[in-house]
Amino acid sequence: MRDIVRIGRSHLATEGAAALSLRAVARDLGVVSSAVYRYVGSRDELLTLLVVDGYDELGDAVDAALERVPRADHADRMRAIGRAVRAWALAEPATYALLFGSPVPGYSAPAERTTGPGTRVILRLVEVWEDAWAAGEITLPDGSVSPRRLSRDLARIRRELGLTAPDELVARGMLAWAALFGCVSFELFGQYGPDAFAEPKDIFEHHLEVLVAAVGL
Amino acid sequence: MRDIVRIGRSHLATEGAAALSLRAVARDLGVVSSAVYRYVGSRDELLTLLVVDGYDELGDAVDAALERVPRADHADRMRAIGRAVRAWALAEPATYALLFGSPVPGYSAPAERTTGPGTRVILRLVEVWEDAWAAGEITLPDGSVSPRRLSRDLARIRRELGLTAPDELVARGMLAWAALFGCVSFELFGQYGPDAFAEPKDIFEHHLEVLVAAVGL
DNA sequence: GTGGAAACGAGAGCAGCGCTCTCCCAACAT
DNA sequence: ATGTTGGGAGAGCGCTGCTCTCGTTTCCAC
Repeated sequence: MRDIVRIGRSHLATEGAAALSLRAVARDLGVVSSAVYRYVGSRDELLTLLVVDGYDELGDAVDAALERVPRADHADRMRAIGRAVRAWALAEPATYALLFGSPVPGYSAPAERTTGPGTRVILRLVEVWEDAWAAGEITLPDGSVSPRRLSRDLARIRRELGLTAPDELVARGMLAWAALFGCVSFELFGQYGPDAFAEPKDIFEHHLEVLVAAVGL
Repeated sequence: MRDIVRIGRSHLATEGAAALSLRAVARDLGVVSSAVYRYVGSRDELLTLLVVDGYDELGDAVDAALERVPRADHADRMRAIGRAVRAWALAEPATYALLFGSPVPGYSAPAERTTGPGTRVILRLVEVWEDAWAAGEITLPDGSVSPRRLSRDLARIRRELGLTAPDELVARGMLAWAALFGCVSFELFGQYGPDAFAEPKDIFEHHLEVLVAAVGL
């Protein structure tokens, strides 16, 4: 069982998500394909296991990075999260693609099993921003966001997460979040063009600074 | 031949990229599978055709949107591009996923056939920013970007595209570009969480404004 | 100890897939 | 009339996900 996930991960890393074959996993396990079905039920369920596994590993990577940054240095904490996401994505491109790339056709991860581990990164980010806001270190134009419909949605999100940060920060946080993953995806999937940057880390660091500033830090 | 691409597109829309089957296309075409191989050579080649097709359609959508905005209104031109990308992505989610999602395993689009149409959107964006810069409507902190290594890369990009805009604008433009697609991908692939927003267009508009400001417009 | 239940792997099999090969046939050129 | 070419048909190979049956092993209650 553990072995199935382990071998599945190695296949994911070497072959990619859609090429992940239950039969091949069984072969590597030295067992016939039907035996694997005792444990996983279907290829989609194996994918779900790998998705949860991936989210957890990414969450662990982010947590580990945060432990090395003083709690009061909010900007650096945000940078650490960004760098951890990028580093993990570069280390596990296939798993990253499974989590944040286009969904595998015909497969949609069951929300009840993936939303928990899947929200660890954004929750950490929200935590950083909320801390910074409480410490008075965020400078943003005040005034409520428009339209009111959006303001209502943001208020609900604030309430669900127990935040005191204002609408504008929540909204900009979501942008920073999406932008962060956009940058990582562009770099990883080669959208910048081949060899656009000798050292992609440089442009990422630049982008990270702009995003830190965009949330008022 | 044309029919193959047409049916391929409809399968892409209904079944998704990895479920795209040459045999199924042949069936819909009322022909045996081997007959299709006279025209496309392989499934990957069909994917390439669809990729080029998709880039072209997205490029057309962006161009059409730009035609309705006065050339001098640079901020609105940037907004129009963003909205056109989002609208097209929502209209053609499967094709968008094929172009900007995780790569289909074992398949990588041949650069020589996709880089041309694949760069239409970013070229349009660059055009807008360059125009705005030339018109003196961009306000950015001056000073060169660091490290020098990044500055060199950006200088090369500026030269290749014949730009007069400074490093900082080029770098921020790339961020805005990646962020735009990050936002669209997050919305399309449901990363925001289910039903986070009653009207996703609202948050997108907010993000778009932040990005317009981020490039100094 | 023994009998039954549960767990587990093997193997065959079905339908679908990408892709290749051979064959056949019609249209066209010489 | 003959040869060349283009294009579809069909069989076939090995792969896939998945299901079914069957035999074996293990373990637990009595």
